[in-house]
Amino acid sequence: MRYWLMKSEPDEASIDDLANAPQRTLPWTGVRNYQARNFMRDIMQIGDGVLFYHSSCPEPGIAGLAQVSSTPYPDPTQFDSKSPYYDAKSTQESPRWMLIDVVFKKKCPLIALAALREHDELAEMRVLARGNRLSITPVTKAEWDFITKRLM
DNA sequence: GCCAACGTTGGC
DNA sequence: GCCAACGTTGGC
Repeated sequence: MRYWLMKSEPDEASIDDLANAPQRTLPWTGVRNYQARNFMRDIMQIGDGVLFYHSSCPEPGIAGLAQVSSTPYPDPTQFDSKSPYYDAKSTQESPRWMLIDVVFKKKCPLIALAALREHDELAEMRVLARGNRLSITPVTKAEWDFITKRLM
């Protein structure tokens, strides 16, 4: 059982979109970074905890909790020539991009990025590291416990 | 809109 | 394999 922080632009998929999706589940489409893909393909498992983070928006921060709810499978958007995530170099036989599904757990009052930075307990969080751009980052159990028990 | 940071591309 | 150029991310 591991813990993760996953960034989503709320314009594309917000915590409310996840809560209102069929089965409260969405496929995590559009990741086009190998390190993030490898997390989904190789390490993430059903039941892993997810901090759902809103990025590139007026109020960036943690907006709720979710869980990994599928094993890895090919991201369908890579085969869709009309999708912004289309990848002409990927094939059905050997898909380049894999994803997992995420299921809604709960929404919380936004824990702003600035608020996260105020806590020494979270100083080592990957998402807070200078220059971090990775859209999926591992979260330690201590960080998870602090955020879910003390900040929610 | 700016810009720092980082990943990817492609010429050599 | 190096590395400069370029594109993207994402907070501010």
